Amino acid sequence: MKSSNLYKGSLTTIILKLLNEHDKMYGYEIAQKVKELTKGELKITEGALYPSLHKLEAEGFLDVEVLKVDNRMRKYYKLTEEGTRETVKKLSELEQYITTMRALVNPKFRIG
Amino acid sequence: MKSSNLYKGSLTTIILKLLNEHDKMYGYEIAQKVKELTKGELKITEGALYPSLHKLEAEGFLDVEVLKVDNRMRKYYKLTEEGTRETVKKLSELEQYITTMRALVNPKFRIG
DNA sequence: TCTTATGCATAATAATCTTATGTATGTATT
DNA sequence: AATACATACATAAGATTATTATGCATAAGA
Repeated sequence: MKSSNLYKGSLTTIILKLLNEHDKMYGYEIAQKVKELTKGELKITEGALYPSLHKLEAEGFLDVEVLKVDNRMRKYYKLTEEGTRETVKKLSELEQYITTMRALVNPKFRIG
Repeated sequence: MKSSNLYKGSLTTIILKLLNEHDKMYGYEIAQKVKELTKGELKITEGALYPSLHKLEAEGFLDVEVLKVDNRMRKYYKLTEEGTRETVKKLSELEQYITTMRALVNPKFRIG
C-alpha cells in the first residue's frame, strides 16, 4: 500500500479496527478513512482491499449487507462476534510487534 | 518469522540495525541475537535470513568477509556507506509506520 | 551413537501486496 | 458534447517476502 513494505501484513488489522470503531462501513469508505486518518501517508489499494474483505468474510469475521445508494452499489461490512474477538487479538499482536521492534532497534527499549 | 504476520517486511530493517550496532556479524549470530533481544518472541528462520543477506549484499548495502573459526565457516557481514544510509532510512520508515498505525488504531494518537 | 548446536544454502510453496485492467454511475470542467 | 475526475465494485498477472523442508558439514554432549 506504500513505498515502505513494513505495512505488509497490517491491512487486516486496519480493516478490523476501523470496523470496530465505526460499526458498519463499505470498502471505498474504508479506503477514504485510512487516507484521511493518516493525512495521506497510507493509501490502501483496491487490489489489496477487496480481496482482503472477501477473505475476512469467508473466515466468518465479517457480515455483509448490500445496499444501493444514489444508484450506486455499496457493500456494507460489519464485525461478527468472532470478528470482534479477532480484532482484539490483532490489536494485541500490533502492540507486541511494536514492543519487539523497539527492543531490537532502540537499545533503551530493550526488554528485561 | 512468527505467528503474527506483522513482521513481514521487517527483516531487512532488523538486519541493518543490528549490523549498525555491532559493526560485524555473521548470519547465525544475527539469528541468535534476535532471539536473545526479544526473549524468544521473534525467531528468524534461515530460509528468510540467508536470502535476505544475499540480497542486501547484491544491492551494495553489505560487504562480506569469509572466515574459518573452529574449523567452521562464517560469513561476516558489515555495512557499506550506502548500507548505513539505508539503515537510517529504514529506521525512520519504522518510526513512521508506528506513528501511522497508532493514528489508525488508537484514537488518542490521531495525527493533527 | 544419537541428538543438539553451529553454520551455511536453496527449492517448493504460501501469503500478501502492486499494478493493471474492467465494469458502471454521477458530477464537474472545458 | 466531450473529457476528466470521483464513486464503487471486482479480478488477474506478477512481485515480494516469508515458511517449510531439505541438504551439506563440523563439533560437542548425553
